[in-house]
Amino acid sequence: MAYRRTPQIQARLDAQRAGIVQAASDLVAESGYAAASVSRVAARAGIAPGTVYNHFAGKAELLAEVFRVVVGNEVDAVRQATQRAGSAVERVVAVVETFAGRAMKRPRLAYALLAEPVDPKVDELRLRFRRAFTEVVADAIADGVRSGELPPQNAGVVASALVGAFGEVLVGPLATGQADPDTVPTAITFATRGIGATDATHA
Amino acid sequence: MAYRRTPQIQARLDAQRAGIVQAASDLVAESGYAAASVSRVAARAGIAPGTVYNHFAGKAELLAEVFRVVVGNEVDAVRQATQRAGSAVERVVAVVETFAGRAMKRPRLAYALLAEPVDPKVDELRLRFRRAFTEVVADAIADGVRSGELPPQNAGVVASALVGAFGEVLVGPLATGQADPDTVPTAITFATRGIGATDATHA
DNA sequence: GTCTATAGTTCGATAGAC
DNA sequence: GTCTATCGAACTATAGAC
Repeated sequence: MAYRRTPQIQARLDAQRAGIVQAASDLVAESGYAAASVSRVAARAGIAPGTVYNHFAGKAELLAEVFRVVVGNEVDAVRQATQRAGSAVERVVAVVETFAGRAMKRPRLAYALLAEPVDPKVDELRLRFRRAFTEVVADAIADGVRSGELPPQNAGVVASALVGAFGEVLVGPLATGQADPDTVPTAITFATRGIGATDATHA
Repeated sequence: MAYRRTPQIQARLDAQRAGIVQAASDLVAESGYAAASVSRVAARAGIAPGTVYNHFAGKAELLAEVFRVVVGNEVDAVRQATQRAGSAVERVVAVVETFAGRAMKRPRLAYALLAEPVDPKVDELRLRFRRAFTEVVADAIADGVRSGELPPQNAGVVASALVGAFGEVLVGPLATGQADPDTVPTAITFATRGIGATDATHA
């Protein structure tokens, strides 16, 4: 063996891999999955196209990794937002505001992650991460029911309804880039009413 | 010209094409898109695999056509259900019950159409047909607001929220085949409350 | 990482329609 | 007699197993 993978080499490879994912994320954030060709990703990462395949079995694997990393951060952000909030209603509102607020800051990226037709592997991840979001919301609903703040209801079903609603509400504005200014307030009112909160008005 | 496409031939070709779509639909309804290989579709339609390519440019085109035909029927069914109903609330309830009821009768098919990871071309159609469902619901909401039955709200945004909610609520049960018996009632209560109907109780 | 199996697609030959 | 639709085996690529 003339070559051993020393810690230094390993660190460089890890950094290279992270650079590839970052370059691909940036391209997706700018122009969607369609713009994230292997050659463009490689060019932005400062490497040769073939080097991408040292880290990923193919383009689909790379895009799946981008999805995992970016959406994983979104799930964390939403989870943390619910932990800062108090009542169940506040927690659900925090989910919408956090989710929508972050999406609107990088609309092209959000559209790509939420809806852009890409690859069955990414579809698979969409399903999985939707379940992760749903669990966060379901916890809030279940707590609210336990405390008596919300009427009795099937927390899992209602949580999936809310997650589906939030996602679908954002797809339109994100696709066109034209966000009706009362999209988020409407979603909040809808969600608040839907879970049976006693006061559904918003100044 | 020694050969012209006569009406008889054309009719036979049309029937053959329809037979291919039907065979593919049946396979998807039984075991999902994964079971709809070109050779199996051809076998069920009683033709050779190559003949499929006289009608469709490729497998993706065939699956897209299956989606168009089947989901087109679903949109029609939901639209007709809303036309039979009276008030806005009844129309929204009719959407859930029709949509969910038909889905539960052919759960494997419904899952395939709603969520099964397949091909970007089908993803594209999912987005398009979701907009069609949303328009039906938005009409009901807008009418309800106009008549004073519902509080003022952005009908388009609320309709997309409802469509997203209904779809997401069904994905779980359809994927597992285990439908929690109060899934649909929960969805109805959620939807009724969400649109601000005054009476959200259900016996 | 290699190998095998399977699935999508192509294409020359054949049969049948005009 | 010419043209077209169909067949089905061969090719190619991809994916899963070891």
